Amino acid sequence: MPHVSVADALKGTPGPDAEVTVKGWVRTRRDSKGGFSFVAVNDGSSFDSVQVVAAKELPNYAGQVMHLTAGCSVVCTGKLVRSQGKGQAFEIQASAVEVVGTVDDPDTYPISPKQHSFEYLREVAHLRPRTNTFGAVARVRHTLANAVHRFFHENGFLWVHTPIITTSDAEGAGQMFKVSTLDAANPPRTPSGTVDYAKDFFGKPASLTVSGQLDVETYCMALSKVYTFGPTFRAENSNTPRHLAEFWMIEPEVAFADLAADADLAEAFLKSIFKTLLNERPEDMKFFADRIDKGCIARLEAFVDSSFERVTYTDAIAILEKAAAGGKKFEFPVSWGMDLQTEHERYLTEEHVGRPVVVMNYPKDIKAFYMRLNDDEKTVAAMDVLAPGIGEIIGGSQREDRLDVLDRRIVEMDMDPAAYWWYRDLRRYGSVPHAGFGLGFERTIMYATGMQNVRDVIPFPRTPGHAEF
RNA sequence: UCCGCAGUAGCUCAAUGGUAGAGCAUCCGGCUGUUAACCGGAAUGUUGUAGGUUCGAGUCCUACCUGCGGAGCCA
Repeated sequence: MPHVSVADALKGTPGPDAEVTVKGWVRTRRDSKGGFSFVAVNDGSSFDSVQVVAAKELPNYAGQVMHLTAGCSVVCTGKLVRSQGKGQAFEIQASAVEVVGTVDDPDTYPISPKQHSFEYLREVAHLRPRTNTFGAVARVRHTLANAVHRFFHENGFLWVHTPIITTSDAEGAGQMFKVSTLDAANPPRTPSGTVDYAKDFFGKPASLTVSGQLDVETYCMALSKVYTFGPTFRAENSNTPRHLAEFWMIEPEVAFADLAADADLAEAFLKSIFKTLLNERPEDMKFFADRIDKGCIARLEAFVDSSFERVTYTDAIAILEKAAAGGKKFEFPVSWGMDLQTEHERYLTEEHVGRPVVVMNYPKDIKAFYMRLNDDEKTVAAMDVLAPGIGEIIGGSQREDRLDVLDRRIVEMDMDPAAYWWYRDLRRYGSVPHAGFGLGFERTIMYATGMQNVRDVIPFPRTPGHAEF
């Protein structure tokens, strides 16, 4: 019998009255003393489960089918027919229900068919993909990841696998996790008593990457349009619904591009992946709209349809100052030179513009060393994309391509030029203007689904004190 | 890391300082082409941990642990 996915069975793809086999896990069982049971079987291929009608004539009906509980794994074979009941177009009239795996102790099976709190489900993260919400999150996460690759592929970008382990100095992006094979209790020492990293695996201190940007710039300076999409690590003691110690980041980099082109790319990119999501996961998105965040579909549709406003940082400050003068209350006072707080970002995108806005040309003192210094010598060619409902969703910049200016900035920021010798080489050998941006993948999923906690949009969240599973 | 709130049955939650309960899940029975079905019954507890106050503590106090929210850091 051909094995079909639950998704295909529900759509009736194999055709009416086809003999099919579905394989999956029981969600619920409802009995009829008319002599049959309804078994909802889900295999993750779709949000909905398929209804398997199992009659008492089955040899294992009383012995096994009647004892099926949530979580049991089954292989069900039978005829795919139009359903007599409401709620599904097709169902399976079973000729055989093979119980592959039973549930050890149904009394304590952690995933009962009733609603659970997300906090509780994090404690059983190995079983939570069996719930409606986490199945939907997994499918949306996959679809968005796939849409990211498709967008870049179709636009001539190459996916570059930048290293996870790095010996580069931190570029100011945060605390790094150390990677070492030294005996922590008794490390080799130099004569002066410090740990002798020359004897470590890599011969020098190594860490997990906080960003692939510097590495991907090297490939950009040869292959023109490139991107990274992989895990990144921050050893910050952040305990918020928006931070993870291990998260996935998307970082494109384009040669012969300036800040305006970078903003255009960010706009086209976000619209593309959200459009793909709306097109390809309507059932899951309907679930999020029904149960998680009522406005999530309308928000994405508006996002896809609206053009992004562009405004300079200096103009943004003027707008905020005017708003404050007009009676708008901000917790943090507005002045040129400060970094925009969440409340400011939200005012700009939600109240002032009412759609996504790109803020460009920030003061150099609040941005990273590699961002291109503008002619005014006060600002750098940096941009943030702000979106209604979330604030900053993308941060990017045109990179400093002039060696002398880059060196000046490195020294200004009290960093060691020698440590960036290969990054500087890019400016010595055929340097070109180039630009890129970074996007936190989990935050993108949160924005799309309305899920409120970043720990619930990644399969196994890593946060301070937590690396279970 | 700082501030605040919370921790009671497998899950979600009740319980004036005075006998620890309900719904769901589970098990048994009934009923029905059922739809997170419905009806009846049963079983289910070191009230986060350790101290303290009290005749008596789930309830009040202290410390710790854990979770959540906010802030900072940021993606």
